[in-house]
This record gives sequence, C-alpha cells and structure tokens, in this order.
Amino acid sequence: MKISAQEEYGLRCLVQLASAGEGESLTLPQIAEREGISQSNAGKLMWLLSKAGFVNATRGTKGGYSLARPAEEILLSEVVKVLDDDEIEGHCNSYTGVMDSCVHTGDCGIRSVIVGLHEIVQNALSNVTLSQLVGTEKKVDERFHRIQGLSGGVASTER
Amino acid sequence: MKISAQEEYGLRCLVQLASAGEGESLTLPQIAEREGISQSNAGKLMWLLSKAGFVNATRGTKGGYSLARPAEEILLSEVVKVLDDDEIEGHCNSYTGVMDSCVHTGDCGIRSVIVGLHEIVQNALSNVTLSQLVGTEKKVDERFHRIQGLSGGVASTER
DNA sequence: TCAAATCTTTACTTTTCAGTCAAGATTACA
DNA sequence: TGTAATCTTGACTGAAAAGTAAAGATTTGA
Repeated sequence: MKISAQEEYGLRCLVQLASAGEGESLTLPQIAEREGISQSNAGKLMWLLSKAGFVNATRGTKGGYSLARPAEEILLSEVVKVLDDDEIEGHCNSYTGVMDSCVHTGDCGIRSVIVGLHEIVQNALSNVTLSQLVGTEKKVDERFHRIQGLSGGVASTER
Repeated sequence: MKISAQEEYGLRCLVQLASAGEGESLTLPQIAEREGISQSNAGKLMWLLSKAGFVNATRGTKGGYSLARPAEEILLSEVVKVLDDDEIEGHCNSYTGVMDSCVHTGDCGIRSVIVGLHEIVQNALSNVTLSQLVGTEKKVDERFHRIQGLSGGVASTER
C-alpha cells in the first residue's frame, strides 16, 4: 500500500501552483526547478493534470500553468484518483494469478478488505483540500491531523 | 495508492492457512492450487511470510506450512508491513527527483500528508485480524465495516 | 512575418516489480 | 540407507512503471 511516484510528484506540482497564489501561473521550467524534477517529467505530469481539468495550460510566451479551480475546492481524493488510474473498479480482473479470472469467484473475503481499504483512504483524502497543504510543515501537519481527528479520530489514536 | 501483488497474494495465502483451522498445515502445491497462482510464486511468498515469523515451515514428507500464531492474534497491519517492505521510514530519501535529496528539506507540507495517510491505513488495518477474514464475503464485509465503523466511522460515511 | 517562449505528444530507455526456474537441503518412512 | 515429498535459495526472464528525448504546435510581441 504505497503512493506512486506519479501521485507524489503530481500532488507536489499542484501545491506549487496553489502556493503561487490565486490566478498566478508557473512555467514548466519553474515547476521543474522548484520540485527538483526534470522538465520532461514535469511536462508529463502537468499534461495529465491539465487533461483532468485541474489546471489550465496556455502556450506561447507568457504562457504557463495555473489552477483551473480555487485551491479550496480541489480535494485530494480527486487528484489521487486521476494520478493513480483509479484501479479499484477492475480489481478482481487484475490479480488473477495464472487463471483467467480470480479463483474466488462470487465469494471472496479478501475483496471486502481491499475495497474497504480503498474506501478508507479515499474518504480520508476527501476531507483535505489543496489549499490546506500550503504552508509550513508544522502548520500543515496540525491541520491534517485535526481534520482527520474530527472526521473519525483514526489518525490520532495510535503512537 | 494501491495494494501490491505481493500484499494481495500474501494475504490470501495466510487466509487459506487460517481457513484450514488451528494447527492445520497446507503444502505449497495445495496453497498454489487454492489461490490459483503458480507453485513457484507461492513458494516465494510463503518464504517471506516464514522469514517474518507468521508461519512455520516444516520440510520433508508430511511437511507444509502452518500459522505460527493464532489467527486471532495476527493483525493485518503487521502482515502488510512485511509484504510491502515498510517503505515509509525512508520516504524522504526515495522520491528525490533528480536531486540527491528531497528539495523540501526541513519544511515540507506534503510529507505530513504522506505520513498521515500511511498512519490512517495502518490504523485501519490494525483493527482487523486474520481470523476475521475467514468466511463468506457477506460475513466478512459486514465484519469489516462494523469494525471500521466503531473505530471512527470513516469507512461508512460516504456513498 | 518571424523568432522566441511555451505547452503537447509520441516514442524510447531505464529501472523496478513480478513471476519462473532449477538446483539444493531437509525430513519421513519403508 | 535410500527414495519421495517437501521447503529453500539465488539466478534468470518478462512485464510494468518511471523517466527522458525529440519533434511538433501555439502564442506573443517585435
């Protein structure tokens, strides 16, 4: 259960845009430099995010990327869904071992856990907006835990 | 944010052992057949689980694998941690882009989310034992949601 | 119109993850 | 003791993910 490179970097690029401020735009070279990734890589990520409607891209001199919606309205759950190819739908067709279809046809205790887990993660992420990731680590950390705490207290019960 | 093949199949193999009953053992060919995976693959997974102390392996005729601890005491969070190489510790050293270390040194809003997310998942999984995955899908599904519901209600608030 | 800056798209390379194979080691039992 | 059944281990192969490169398209402004 880990976050993919695409999810991590994609999210970070969006945070850069949100940090730049309402309506402000950043170019590919700027984004690449600020996140310490190659311009090619940033280009691919921004293209995905643009295709998904999170950012507007304008070409030419004075071009760049800007958020298509206010950072306050962009939920992390939406972002992750796009950057991760939303695989849960076809889960039972993807881990089939050597068979054509999953051996647990029709009755499968594992499936509940996999799907349930996915729900939990999506739910947690749907309580966080992009704008809440802007700021110092301390501030963000406090915000994040408070949000999760209010909506269930799961994150704060252990360790 | 997805589950890896190793996590999925490893968990499924453990559930098979748990289903076999207290103290009962299964051989590699049996496990492979029941989960629809190759014997080679099952061998590798069971080796991992054995090394991690979840199962006892005995060689020779009449050999096989059996749970090293009661299924009631094995938490999913432990299992996933082993099958997933427990990557969260070194997170900041793994997604460094083209740099030697993460550009967000010292102050990083993203880190809170990544670590926080990991906490949420681990926490959810630490509320489920292996024994609770044994049974029909309907039963397991009910159990799973009830457990998550009690410990925070996260899983049941949406859709 | 032309050149520079910028995003877009496809193809390619590299790296990581999954899965397989084969030889080896151990045990039970006749 | 010997054979069959079983787990163990490391090397190998194939597939998927990550990242790079290069040529193309669009816009601005002189």
